[in-house]
Order: sequence, then structure tokens, then C-alpha cells
Amino acid sequence: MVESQTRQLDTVFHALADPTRRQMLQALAGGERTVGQLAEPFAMSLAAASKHIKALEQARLIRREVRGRTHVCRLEPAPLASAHEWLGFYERFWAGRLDILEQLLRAEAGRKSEGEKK
Amino acid sequence: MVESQTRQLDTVFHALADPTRRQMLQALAGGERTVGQLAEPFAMSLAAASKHIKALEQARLIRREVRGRTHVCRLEPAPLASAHEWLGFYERFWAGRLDILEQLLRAEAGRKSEGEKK
DNA sequence: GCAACACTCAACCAAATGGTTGACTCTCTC
DNA sequence: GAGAGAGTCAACCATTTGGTTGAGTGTTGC
Repeated sequence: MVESQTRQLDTVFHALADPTRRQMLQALAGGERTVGQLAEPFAMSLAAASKHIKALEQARLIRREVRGRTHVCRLEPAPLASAHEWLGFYERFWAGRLDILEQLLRAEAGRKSEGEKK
Repeated sequence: MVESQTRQLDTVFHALADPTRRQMLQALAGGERTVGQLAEPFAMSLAAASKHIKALEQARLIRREVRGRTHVCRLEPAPLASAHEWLGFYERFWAGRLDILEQLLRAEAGRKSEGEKK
């Protein structure tokens, strides 16, 4: 299950590594879109766009509902949350420096106000 | 510059899409590591591991300092922060639902405790 | 100064990626 | 029911990726 989580991150980060797919996600942030609508902004064949959409689908970043002859896609945010959480682990490395700075400032402030017991 | 940011996200997400490279980052979260130390846990040649390290370096996720014959790597968190921030845009999509759920629960609780003014 | 060490580099290979085109399957509309 | 529309599928192609091995480059230590 750690294994499967690893694979999930593999496919999610791989899906996010392509600018076309990231743009598609941003389009979907505006609401449901058909395959045709998602493909339209790009200078590539519909088949190529369809492959990108499939990659997003396999990463479970989107879900597809077939309505008649059109396929409507919508954002499925859970894997994005996982990726966000994974990155959050490293937050201390870019925020941590601020924390250390803060500690130093507190210590400095503490030394200045020494003796004045609350 | 939007262009360059896009490319940066490309390389960062691509670097993160590989489990070997993610493990290397986690090792580096524990502090500085040499190329040999980073490569050691993996059942692959040093040359292969070196390529992974170069991928991390090109994504600016790590920095390398040459000390004599050893190359010491350390985490460079800024691009992780960018990726985290990019994902953060979608937070409303997974947090929003929880908000709605929360509202429903509150409404439910409110209905149950109707009349019992605090 | 020479052998071992810590790596990188280059050439090579198989598999995956990202694109194309053409044929095919449904579905809708007239 | 025939044609147009929406989209997938399969075959193909060039490029990239992720690995290998073997040789090469500095550095260190005896």
C-alpha cells in the first residue's frame, strides 16, 4: 500500500510534468469540459489530446462521464491533494529558515526584556 | 517569464515523477549526502544514479558542492515551494468540499440543538 | 608516484512518450 | 436511414528516458 501510494505519486507527477496536461487541468478548474473543448486550444490532433486526457484519467486527476456522443470531464482533486501533502513534508525546508529566524528574533527579544516576569 | 516558469514546473514535476529521485530527496531531507551515499540504497549502477542526481540538479532541486574527489549534495527547496504553491491553487477543490460538508454538519447540528440557546 | 577511490562521460540498448494519420464506433439530426 | 459530429483505437514514427558497460579524470593516501 505504500507501494501503491508510490505508484500513484509516479503517475500524478508524471501527468503534471506536461504543460498541455496542466493547462487542461486549469481549464477544468473552470468547470466541466468536453474532450473537444479541452483539445481545442492546442495545435495538435484530437487523437493526441485524447491521449493526454487519458493520462490525466489514469492518474485519477479527472473523471469522464459519457453523455451521448460527447465525453464530459471534470476535475478529481484528491490526487492533487496527495501530491500537495507530499510536497508539504518539505515545507520546513523553505519555511523552516523563517522559523529559525523567528526563534532567533524571539531569543533576542527575550534577552532584551530579561527580568521582566510576566 | 511565464514560459520559464512553465519549463521549471515541467522539469520539477518530471524529476518528482521518479521514485528513485523522490527517495533521494528524502535522503537529502536528513542532511547533506555524497553522490555515493545517495546511490547506495539502489540496485543500479553508480552511473545510473548519477544521471538521476543530474536530473534533480537540472530541476534545481539540489545543489552540488565538489569537495576534493567527493561531490556533496544538499536540498534546494525553492522549486518544491513553487510546485507546492502551484498545487495550492487547486486546494479549494478538495478543501471546498470539506467546507461544504462542514456547513452541512453545522446546519444539521444547528437543527438538532434548535432552541437551546447558549 | 602509484594504486585505490569517487565520480563523470560516451556509447549503446530497450522501453516509454508524444505526436501523426486513417479507420472505426456511436450518437444525433434531418 | 444517411450523413455529420464526437471521440477512440491501432499502427506507425522520432525522441526521450532509464538503464548498462567501459573508459577517463581528478584526488587521496600510503
